[in-house]
Amino acid sequence: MADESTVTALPAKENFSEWYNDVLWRAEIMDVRYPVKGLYVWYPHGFSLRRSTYAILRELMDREHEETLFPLLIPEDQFMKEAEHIKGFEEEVYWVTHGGLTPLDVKLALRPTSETAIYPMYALWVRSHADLPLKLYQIVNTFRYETKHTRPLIRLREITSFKEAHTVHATWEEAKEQVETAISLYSEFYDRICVPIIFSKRPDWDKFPGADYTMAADAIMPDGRTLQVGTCHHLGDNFSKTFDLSYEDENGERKLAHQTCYGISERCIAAMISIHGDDKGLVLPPEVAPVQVVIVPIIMKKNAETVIAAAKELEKEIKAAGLRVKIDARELRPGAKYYHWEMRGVPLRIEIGQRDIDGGTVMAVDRYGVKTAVKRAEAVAGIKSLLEAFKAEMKARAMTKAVSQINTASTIEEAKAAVEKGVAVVQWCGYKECADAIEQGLDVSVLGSEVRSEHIADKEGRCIICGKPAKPAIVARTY
RNA sequence: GGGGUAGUAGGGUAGCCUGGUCCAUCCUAGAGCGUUUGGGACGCUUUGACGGCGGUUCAAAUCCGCCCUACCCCA
Repeated sequence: MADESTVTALPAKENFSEWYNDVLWRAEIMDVRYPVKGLYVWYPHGFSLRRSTYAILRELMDREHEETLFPLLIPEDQFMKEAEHIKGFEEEVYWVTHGGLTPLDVKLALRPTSETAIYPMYALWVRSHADLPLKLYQIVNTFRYETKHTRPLIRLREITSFKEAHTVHATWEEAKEQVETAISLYSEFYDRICVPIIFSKRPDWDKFPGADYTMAADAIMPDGRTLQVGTCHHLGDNFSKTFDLSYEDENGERKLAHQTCYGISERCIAAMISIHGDDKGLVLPPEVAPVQVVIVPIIMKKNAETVIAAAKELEKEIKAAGLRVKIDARELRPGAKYYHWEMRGVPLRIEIGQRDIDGGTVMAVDRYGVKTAVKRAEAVAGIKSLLEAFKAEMKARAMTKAVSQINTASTIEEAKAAVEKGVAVVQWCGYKECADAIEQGLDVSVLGSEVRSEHIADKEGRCIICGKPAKPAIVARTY
């Protein structure tokens, strides 16, 4: 389908941009050749990765949310109700203006996000305090007319995998608690896919249009730029005012509800691919890898049947244990198969040949190249524990890398050096003038304050610009 | 937002300046046959492309215009 050249290597990961583009099609994640800018095609292999990754998200959300599905089209009058919100999106909305040849009386927006689709319905659904809290989520596509460079999985005109949750609460405090819950759910999600993230509170001018405040998760990419991979918004009663979303409390009084919304898109997969991948291709956490174990039979002409039979028997056992396993019995040299599956990020390869059959073992090789001989009789248990260990190793490597990319800076010069590697931690007073001064000429953004990271100490100091009392903020070049 | 460069088989390229020798080069991939197989095998046979529309010309991959797309640089 997208058979990678068997001779040419991937561009080295140091050339991150080239590496990223190449690995996406060679590992059969996305095909970028669809003839509309900013829209890309998921290969089945990529889609399978998406599906297992989103299965984790669903599992986490399902603990206390219900899944739902709202329409893609939003009538113009409804979309235009919330002033702040419109201002934030007006430049990037796609409009449906015709039904066939007939102009529509009311234009229809392709959702850039679903607040204005969902909240009018919420207003109908919520009548009393007994209906609260309401916590729903959906996984949908959204559209934004991006004008800057589009990139597969990172900057899209059609986001194909937007998991958005929308909650309604009685009080502002309860909504705040929900934002904290969202943060912990997302932290758990990124921990499961071994991607270190940093949560911080976005500056006021960067919050979601219509929100009281926004907490966002950033991952650090290999080139040191950060990718925003999740957002949690406290909407206060801003939208409930607009959409008349109110409830009757215990005393029979009508009160405005308070809301939150939080989302994650396929950028989570971009981060996972980018942070773990290496010069040979993808490295995937076992839990989400489309193929978790590949069996490569070492076939000689004379013993082909014996070896294939042994491989099939092993496959049956591994499959029965609930793992995604595949035999590669193609007419290729074994080495070619190793490269093939390494490109696709298979965590564990099992080699089985005459030597193994005779010795009652199989050879297991993980994606980092670590070889372990496993007794054939204990193959399944051995494989499971190797996959566990592999996941732990992935997490450890990603964490070590992330820590090396986070550096504290007490002067602008130090900040300049720090953002070359990744995130600079600086003291910032919270005022826009000082943020502007930090950003000026550095091609960086002040991502946020109230930083949540075990690697960033929450100690007060003096603003790096004005010297007033300040707290740590994170600064980086961004995607 | 401004500027630049480029679009040739599935992927990567030569040819373009100086129109004809191009029913288009090479590598890779795909198909077929045979020999191979513990880290990217080899031989033979074979399939497959000038981004789109228009113009100039006896003749266009090549020159001109517009459109679409991609990449790079600057703000």
